Amino acid sequence: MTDRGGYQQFCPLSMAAEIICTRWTPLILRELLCGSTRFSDLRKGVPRMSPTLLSKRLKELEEAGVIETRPRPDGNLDYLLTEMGEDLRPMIMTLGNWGHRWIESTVSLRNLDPSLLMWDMRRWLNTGHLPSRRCTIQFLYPEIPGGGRTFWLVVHEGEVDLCSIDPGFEVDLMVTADLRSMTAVWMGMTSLRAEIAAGRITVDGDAGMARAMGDWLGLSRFAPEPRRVA
Amino acid sequence: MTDRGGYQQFCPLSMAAEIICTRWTPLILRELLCGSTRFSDLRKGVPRMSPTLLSKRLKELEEAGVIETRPRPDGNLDYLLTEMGEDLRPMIMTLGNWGHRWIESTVSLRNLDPSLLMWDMRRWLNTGHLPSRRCTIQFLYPEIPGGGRTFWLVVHEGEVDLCSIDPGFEVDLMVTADLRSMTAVWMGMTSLRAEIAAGRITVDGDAGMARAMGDWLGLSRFAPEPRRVA
DNA sequence: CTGCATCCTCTTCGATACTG
DNA sequence: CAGTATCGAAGAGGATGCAG
Repeated sequence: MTDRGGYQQFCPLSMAAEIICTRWTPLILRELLCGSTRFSDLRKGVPRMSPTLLSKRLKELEEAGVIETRPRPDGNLDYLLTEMGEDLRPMIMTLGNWGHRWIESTVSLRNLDPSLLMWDMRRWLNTGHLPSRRCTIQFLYPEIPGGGRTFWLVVHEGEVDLCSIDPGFEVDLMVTADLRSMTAVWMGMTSLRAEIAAGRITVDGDAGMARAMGDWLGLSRFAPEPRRVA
Repeated sequence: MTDRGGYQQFCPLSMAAEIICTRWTPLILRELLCGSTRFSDLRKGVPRMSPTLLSKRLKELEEAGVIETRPRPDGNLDYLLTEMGEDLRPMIMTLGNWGHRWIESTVSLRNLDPSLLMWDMRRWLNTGHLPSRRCTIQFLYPEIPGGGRTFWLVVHEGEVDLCSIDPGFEVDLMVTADLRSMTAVWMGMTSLRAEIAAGRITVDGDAGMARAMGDWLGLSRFAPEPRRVA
């Protein structure tokens, strides 16, 4: 940050923007604030970012004091927010809530991505509203061609695993969904009930789990924000 | 934004970051939120940005619905925040306040710029604490070599003009300051009183105006935020 | 598998000059 | 004063390779 790259303004907004408002950085912060600490988990949240650039950004954030690294027992690194980094949560939420208020759903829903949706779903699943035994929920997006249309969420002792290849367990609940509808539900743009009624999402299997889907399916953290546009 | 440039995530944070977190954009928004509406005024707030890029960014913000343009009587354009754009104020303030809390003053104060400081000062001068007649305050930063070390703030009927060449009026008050000290005062990192006591800022001329300097000198909008670092 | 480094191509940015 | 055109330099993405 000698000359290029820096705005050369003493204003704190300028200094903050130099750290935070570079390409991909807000999304990396979102992942960290959502609890990801491993390089590979961070990558799942920003799948279109090259690992080289992710590595570079993490170093920059560490240099700025936003994160710190700690060796894990397995020999790899954990990337952890410092107090300075954790203090970015209100800013990230404010920006995301603004987006949710003002970005048209027709625009947001151009960027459908089942892996990303499932990864976020895994993160916020309310395991307390599922049976205490191990249970397996299969999601199928029939419109998606080839492999990659099927996902399994395996819940066991409060832990949730996302699989994109069949884990082999008996499936307790099978959700078949239009990807756009499932994403819209997740974003709070429509209701699960409405999409099921319209036949765009169907649920088969354990009746109790099916009935409680509105409870165990946590929505996006931005879904509660009231929208200002269609 | 077909493929490159976009994050391709439906998450509202991602959509918002595509619009807001591009190079220079937060600073342009700061200027707009502070009330600048003309191209030339916006440039004064981001003097190191090329006019080409400023023009491009303004078009992008208009396309996104954050600003709109309106023809002025003089034939040029006014750039005005829409409701969507005005709604970014909390986010920009949150980010700036974060910067003020966490960025070390030694880092911020590497980016001294007297023009920028004076431009911001002009913006927030409390004219109500100055005599109602026209008055002229001269600022001198002796350390700065060559021209560009002297500025005049001319206050007349509630309007403030910033001049970098002598407007020719009689000077009512003369402020001689170390640029770093004046900037630190402006940012709320130290007090005017302390810097005057230390001899790093001196004030000569109209005794009433000198005494009231703490009142008419509005500080940065971020100055009130309590700092977490030195 | 994790966490990069390297090489290459394409896009974006900055500096300067220029036009209505 | 309010922007636009041009061009070289830096940055970002993709593919590949590699050490632990």
